[in-house]
Amino acid sequence: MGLQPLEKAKPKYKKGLWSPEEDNKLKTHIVKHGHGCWSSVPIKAGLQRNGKSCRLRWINYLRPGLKRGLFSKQEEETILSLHQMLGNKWSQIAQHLPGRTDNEIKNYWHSYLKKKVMANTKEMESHEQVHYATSSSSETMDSSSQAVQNLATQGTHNNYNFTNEACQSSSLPKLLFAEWLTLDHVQCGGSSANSYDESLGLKNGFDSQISSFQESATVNDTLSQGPFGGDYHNNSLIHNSASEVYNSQLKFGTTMEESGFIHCMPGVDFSGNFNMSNDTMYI
DNA sequence: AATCCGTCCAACCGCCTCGGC
DNA sequence: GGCCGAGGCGGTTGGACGGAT
Repeated sequence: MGLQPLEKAKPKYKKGLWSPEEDNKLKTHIVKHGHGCWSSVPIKAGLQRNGKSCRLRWINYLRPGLKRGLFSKQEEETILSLHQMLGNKWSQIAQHLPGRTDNEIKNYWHSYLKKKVMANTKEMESHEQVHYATSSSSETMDSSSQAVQNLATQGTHNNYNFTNEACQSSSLPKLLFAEWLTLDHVQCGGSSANSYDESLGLKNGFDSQISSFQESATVNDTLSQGPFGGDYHNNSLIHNSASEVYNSQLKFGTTMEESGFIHCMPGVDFSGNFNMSNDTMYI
């Protein structure tokens, strides 16, 4: 009975919802040191959680640049179209929706879009039955094909060429700063950035830090004049081709560099670490 | 006012892949 | 080549919440 001598003592991890204190600890730790090895994060941050839990919490909730709140019509259509192409590859779909997490998209699909698609399919089926009853034609496509075609048509209306550019963009390098600074955080003095927080009565520290970050003149100038100042506000991933967005991101990086913004923290790895202090975000 | 029920979403779980040893 | 740990992903669960009865 009891523990075998060689048996590893499994640490008792806390489960369930995260408290604001835990969020703060995790946030502070990652902001200061980056996440590095996730399994060591809870130890260093003084949390009773496992690394996976920390990672998930960061990715799905604490990470800067997350766009919260309702999905736009365009985002919805993007998900529908990509789901037709990729299936339940939520992480890949999420790559095409800046500021959205795979978990969020998955939840949205299961709670709303799936039903919508099924309803559409049923409607198609009933139409089809009527069609069969009134026509002897055997050229009617099956309902699922019809649904696919419908969605494809919707996709075309979005001027989004999924068959080429979306696929190509899946091989794009990971989003850099743009991944953090999605339109909500880029908008200058816009109300949408805080609408979610306000509507939910939330105002977590990080977002307020981000808000302060937005208010930084240098950044504001950079962002409002940069490639994200215009179309990106309206989800340029949909309006523009993926390659354009990719170029925008590169241009954005250049602009940031030109403005001296990046030079705030020379030598810091742009892809992984960042630091925030005194209401200013350094990369 | 109470409780029932459906929905939403944060978080967990298990599996897979990859890299280091 | 096998083992192990870490990271990533998709499926699922459970609790909070709001509307209906």
